[in-house]
Amino acid sequence: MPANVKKTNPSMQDVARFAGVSIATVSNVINRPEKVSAATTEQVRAAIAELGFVRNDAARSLATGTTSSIGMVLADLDNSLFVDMAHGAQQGADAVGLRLLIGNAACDMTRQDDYLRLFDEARVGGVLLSPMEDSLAGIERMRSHGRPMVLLNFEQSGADCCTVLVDNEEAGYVAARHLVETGRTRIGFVAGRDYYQPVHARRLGVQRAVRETGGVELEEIGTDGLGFEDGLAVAHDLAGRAADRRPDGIVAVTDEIANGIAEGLHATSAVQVPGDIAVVGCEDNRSARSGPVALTAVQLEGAAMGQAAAELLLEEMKTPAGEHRHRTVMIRPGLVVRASTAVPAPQA
Amino acid sequence: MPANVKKTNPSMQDVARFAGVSIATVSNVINRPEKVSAATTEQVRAAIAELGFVRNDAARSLATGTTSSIGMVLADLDNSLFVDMAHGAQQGADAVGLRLLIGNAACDMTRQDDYLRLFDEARVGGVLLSPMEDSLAGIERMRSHGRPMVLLNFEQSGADCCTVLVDNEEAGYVAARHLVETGRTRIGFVAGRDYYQPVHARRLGVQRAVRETGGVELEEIGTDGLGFEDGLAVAHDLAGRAADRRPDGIVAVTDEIANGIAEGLHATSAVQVPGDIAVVGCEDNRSARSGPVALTAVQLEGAAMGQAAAELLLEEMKTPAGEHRHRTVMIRPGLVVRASTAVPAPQA
DNA sequence: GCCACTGATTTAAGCGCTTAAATCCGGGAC
DNA sequence: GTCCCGGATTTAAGCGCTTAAATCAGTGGC
Repeated sequence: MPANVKKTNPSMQDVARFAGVSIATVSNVINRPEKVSAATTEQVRAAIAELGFVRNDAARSLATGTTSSIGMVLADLDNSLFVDMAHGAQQGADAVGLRLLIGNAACDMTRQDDYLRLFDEARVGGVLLSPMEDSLAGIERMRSHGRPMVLLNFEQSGADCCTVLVDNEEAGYVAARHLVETGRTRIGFVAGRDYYQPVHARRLGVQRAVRETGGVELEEIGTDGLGFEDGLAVAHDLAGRAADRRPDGIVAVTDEIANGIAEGLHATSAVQVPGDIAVVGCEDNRSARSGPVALTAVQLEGAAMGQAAAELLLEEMKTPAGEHRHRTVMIRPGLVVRASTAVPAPQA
Repeated sequence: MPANVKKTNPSMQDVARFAGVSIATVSNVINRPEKVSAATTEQVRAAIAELGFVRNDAARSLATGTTSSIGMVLADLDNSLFVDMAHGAQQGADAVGLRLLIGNAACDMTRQDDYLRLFDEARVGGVLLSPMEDSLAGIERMRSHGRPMVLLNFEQSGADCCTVLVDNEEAGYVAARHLVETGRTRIGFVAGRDYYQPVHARRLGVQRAVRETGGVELEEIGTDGLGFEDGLAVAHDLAGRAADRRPDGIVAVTDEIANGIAEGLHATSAVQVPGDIAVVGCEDNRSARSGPVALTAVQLEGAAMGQAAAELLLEEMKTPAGEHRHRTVMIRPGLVVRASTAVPAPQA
């Protein structure tokens, strides 16, 4: 219908005029229909449809001082963990009729900051942030403006916010425990440097699992980084050892490392996964490079984190300022068992 | 500094009072600093910092009738193609200083509609939409409100919008061509039903490639659906045939099917991939189930699509209403060669 | 000393919506 | 016939910002 295209966005005023009522009545039809007689409602509805009226949200939120949306700034949408968080948050928001707006920082600190500022200026009801390293400045800015905010997956020291974390100590524990329970007795923990927070926690968890169990040894195998290449290097080392001098089960601190190890061992074909060595990863990241063997991994439960975060945020949003007590929620990781830790078949 | 938390969001009025100037001067300091003397600017800046003032975007956009953001509604963030599109769009938006807000429909039509409505009410500058089947109603609503909009990856018949599509005919052609060039002579095209738009186009492309080449046969192998299971079924069929009665190269219309075929053949181990049969997928979807062999696949170039879409949108946004001519941009797919189409080694 | 002129600042009129308070109007109740 | 009442509708006062137009100094020219 290109013939009767509306030139300009009609306002409530236009609708009111068209329907022969006052602007307040139009507003009432939209917001409190029970206050308006049936006949009038009908007329106004017709006018709205006829004119193609769309309520101007800027004016609305200016007048009411509220918004119906919350913002979420994600560190990296390429990483499926964050996509899962978005899902969870969306679910949480949906439940109370809030709309979730997503900004993807794409690992760019400037962009993270831009989005925070945008949401701040847009006066969203609150913000969910999966911060990148050292986001304190941006966080404090939001806080000082009194905007509710929840941090996801990162413990920003000094930040005065509710936080949702995955229990990384538990993640390490679960991974190691799984190996022990499937009969492995020489556990290897492959870990990058400790100064990346979660690595440290996972190490602790693995140690605890080993300590709790009799007759199991633990070897810690260091790497330079946390990537696929580092896993390959470890595989190379392992393949060169005598059979009785290498672990029979490995907890890799990331999926990338785990895949690197599996790939490296697969290539030499001297050592079988899971026959000779079982491998567990620690992130269950869909986007992790897919290896030659389906990887058993600890699930970081992104959706659960997102949902918990949304709930914390809503809680803070509806608590009168000043009365809110920040909380930290720990999400317990799960375990997804796949081929890389299958119990060796008898005849193998 | 919990001691001097600001109770309420300070307004420009507050800043003006604090700095001892008029509200217009504050506005000028923010928007046209060149109009204000250095000394005044300094005072106002100080007041802004001291009070923690944040410009209220609702008021601003109400007063100016403009926004600095565009919206993007994605069918499914779990699918990496859409994530790529988001990246591309973001890049396009960044280039002109617009902010990109993302809504994830998560395959839910209602949610897609909610987001469209939200963006409409928020008066965003324009909307990018990767529509789900039959989104005509929502699209028309936006269009009739005069909101610029670009469709991605789906040709909605009857929609009066710019559109960015991947050239699916070309995708089929590229895939088949690759097989032929690596020496395969009996091509199989594994395809679900034709009524899913891209399937049809890809079929045409494969046919063209075969037609263009002498000495190559084409066999079309139908499936019920487009998933992993369907691929498994095809593998089963193939494995049961005599060696000279089966294709030596397969174009699967989706990655899922391709992975199913590879997995199924791998399991029987009677037929080798790529030794006996090379397999090409058609989406290069990172989230596709990872198979036993790294899959050669046609790249749908999500990022390029996103960027092209953003550019079309910006073009429409700055063209005076009525003068805009809609365009459709076809993105040419690329090819990512991996193990599943490696040329058989001589000794194998 | 008066004036036109320039640059800095202020005034004031909205932008489109919400909402408390005021107004209207048609029935009973008396 | 007069009052009062309650539901329906309208009036009017903002919400916080932008911006064109008006005001207000100083300056230098004469």
